[in-house]
Amino acid sequence: MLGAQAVGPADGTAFDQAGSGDVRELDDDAHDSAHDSAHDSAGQSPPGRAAADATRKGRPTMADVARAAGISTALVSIVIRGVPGASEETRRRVLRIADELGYVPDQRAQKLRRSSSRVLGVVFELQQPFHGDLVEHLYAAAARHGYEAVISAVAPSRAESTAVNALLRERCEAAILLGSRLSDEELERLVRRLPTLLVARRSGVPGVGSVRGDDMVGIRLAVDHLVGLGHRRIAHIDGAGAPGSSDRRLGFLQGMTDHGLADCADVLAGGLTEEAGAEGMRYLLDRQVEPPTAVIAFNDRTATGVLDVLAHRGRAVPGEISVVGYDDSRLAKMPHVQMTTVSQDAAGMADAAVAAALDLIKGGTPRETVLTPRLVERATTGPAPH
Amino acid sequence: MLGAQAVGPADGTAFDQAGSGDVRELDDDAHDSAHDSAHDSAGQSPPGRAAADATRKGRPTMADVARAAGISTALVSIVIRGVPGASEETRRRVLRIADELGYVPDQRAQKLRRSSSRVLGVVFELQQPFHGDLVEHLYAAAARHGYEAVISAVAPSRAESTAVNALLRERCEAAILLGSRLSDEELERLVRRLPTLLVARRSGVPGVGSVRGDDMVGIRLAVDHLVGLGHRRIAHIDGAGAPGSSDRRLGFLQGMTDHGLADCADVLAGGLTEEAGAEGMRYLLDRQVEPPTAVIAFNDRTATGVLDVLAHRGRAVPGEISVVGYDDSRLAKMPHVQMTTVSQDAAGMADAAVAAALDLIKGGTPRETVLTPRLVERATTGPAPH
DNA sequence: CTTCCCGACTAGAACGTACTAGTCATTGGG
DNA sequence: CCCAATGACTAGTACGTTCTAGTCGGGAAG
Repeated sequence: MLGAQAVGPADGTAFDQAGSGDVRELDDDAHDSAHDSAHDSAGQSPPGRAAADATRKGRPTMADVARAAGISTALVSIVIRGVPGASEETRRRVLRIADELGYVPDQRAQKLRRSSSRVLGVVFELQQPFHGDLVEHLYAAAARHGYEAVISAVAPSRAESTAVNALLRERCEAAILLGSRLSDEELERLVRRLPTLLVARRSGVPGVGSVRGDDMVGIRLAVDHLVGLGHRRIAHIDGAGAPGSSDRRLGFLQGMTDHGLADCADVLAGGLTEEAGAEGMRYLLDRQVEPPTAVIAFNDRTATGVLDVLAHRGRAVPGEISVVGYDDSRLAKMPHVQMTTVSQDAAGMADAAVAAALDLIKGGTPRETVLTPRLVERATTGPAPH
Repeated sequence: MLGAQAVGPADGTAFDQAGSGDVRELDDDAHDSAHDSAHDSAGQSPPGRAAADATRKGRPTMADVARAAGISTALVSIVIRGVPGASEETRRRVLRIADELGYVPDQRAQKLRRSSSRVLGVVFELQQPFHGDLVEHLYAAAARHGYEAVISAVAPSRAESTAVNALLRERCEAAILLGSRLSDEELERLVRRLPTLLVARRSGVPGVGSVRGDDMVGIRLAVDHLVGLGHRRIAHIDGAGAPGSSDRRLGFLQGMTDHGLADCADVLAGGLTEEAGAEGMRYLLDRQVEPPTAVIAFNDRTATGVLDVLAHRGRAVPGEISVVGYDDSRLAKMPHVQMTTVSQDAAGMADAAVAAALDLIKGGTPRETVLTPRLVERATTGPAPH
């Protein structure tokens, strides 16, 4: 499905000797064997020392390779990049020498020189499984377009603005923010410096693009599914102030209303964590005269908390209560969980995000791409009881 | 506990105008006030256009600032870096102009120029909560030493060698690998190019440092704890081939033997995922004549799978079965889980890792730092039944 | 024998910053 | 009244690449 990037022409375990890893595919065999023999013959110092030596004062540069090969740096550059302009013989020789010397192209200099850095910045949240899925696909999607993804994490002790600043200094060509919580003013400041793309969040700021699932539709899929199973009393544990939560809340209420179930709809303040879901579910079980027969959680993490509480209370899922998550992240797919959830299609979203970002870089007008989510029926939903 | 980096001298919401954010601390007040006023007065074009303009052909450079201020780039450099050598008046003026122009120092050029890039590379696994914890603390620890952490993720579709290559090209000064699965040969190749530090894994390769918890001791803490609570039949669901798993397996068996319970010890092949734990627990419940009264899982994720199965089967925890995890990651701390676990102290480990990496960079001899883990008693362990 | 082209190669100028070694006033001590 | 010291500033080089505009030889076409 994604191929092409992870296992390169080499054997997949070797580290780059030279080149960007995706350009050359010429002569890795000769190259590798040359390396091994060189390895033995070059060793006049024990491995411990060798390591220290290589690291001591700067790593070998193109000039070192050129000198060793008795040619110009320009020619070395040609060989390393794998572009035409060098004879087959020279090419082989340079590659061998580069390997012997342990030369690795300096990305800082490459990026500085190349007009475009070919780098996309990605800001994500460290502990959100769905973000993990997205990041993984973003790496692949970027690589497919010849771009590199550099990631910068947000965590309780690392503010989003800190993460963004790191990317800004990195001189990436665009920023892709996953589920960003930046204010409109902050986004305005940012987009003035860098093409900016929001993922899984609606953009209120002109100039800022957005790729997101249709949250209203997504929640309605869940509502329709549950109503179709005979459920009437359905609760929604929402995402508090998180991006997308108001859409989902609205979609839920509208969906219920359209089914004539406005009175049976219940919305609880939740959050993005397991604990928020657990708290919400506990409240529903303990404080309500008649608990709902189905719960739609803001996301899979929240739903996991809901499921935990139900399991501990001995409530059968889906026998007594059905549960629907959102995102179709790793959590929902786990074999012992099998959560019914609304899929945001991480791979498709990543593709769309990279495409949109590249369009922004090329000067395209910022657009809002809305993907249609899809319901994934698994084992946590079933017919309403009695 | 970590301070100093997340909430900087600025208001925490603004993006960097200039400076590396951690070197200067001289005149941030003047800087900021100048900044605000500049912000209002500079707007002669609408935000939409401004964005396009700023991005069109390269961002402003030091030379642009220098030209606008009628001074040399060298002086601008002095001001931006906050080093002595410019008058207070010039300093203020340059800072204001830099802000107006939206100047952000180019990290590529900075790193290229500075002999040391002041960057630590970190390779982590996207979907491991404990890695998430470590990364968060590594950011902070690196910042405390004036270093920047750049992270590169490993995922099912992104091999560890790919992640490492990305860092190699980034020219970081050292690589910190979390729970690496690289083979000894691969590590040997790597350490020849870059000081390398393993976290949460024993290093078998000379030249490669390591910071890890004492896994034998950690598991014995768990065993002692459970035996002290009267448990005799204890199972260990291990980490299959994961780093540390053989130590933990050994520690478990040795601990049980020392308590004269060698016959009651049971080791199951597990893994690092919830599913591995669930499968192991299901096996213990279904296939064994007398299931154990306590389970020690390889890590918190594995333990989570165990707990899920127990909850679904209606087995009381810790009433019937006690469960111990490992890592004290986010999963163990969740209020509705309250898992008893062996803490690896992510913060301490991150500190030690950064310190060790910096030592390696300075040419120190690679060492193995072993931290003593600590048992965190929470709600998933209790006295053995009857 | 020219002329032209083509492949293999090179010189040298960027890229944006940091930093060394200055210059040029001004001050202050002798 | 000169010399050294100080503060504010600048020229110019280096960092390791990429890339433009070549040079140089030699074979094919005229």
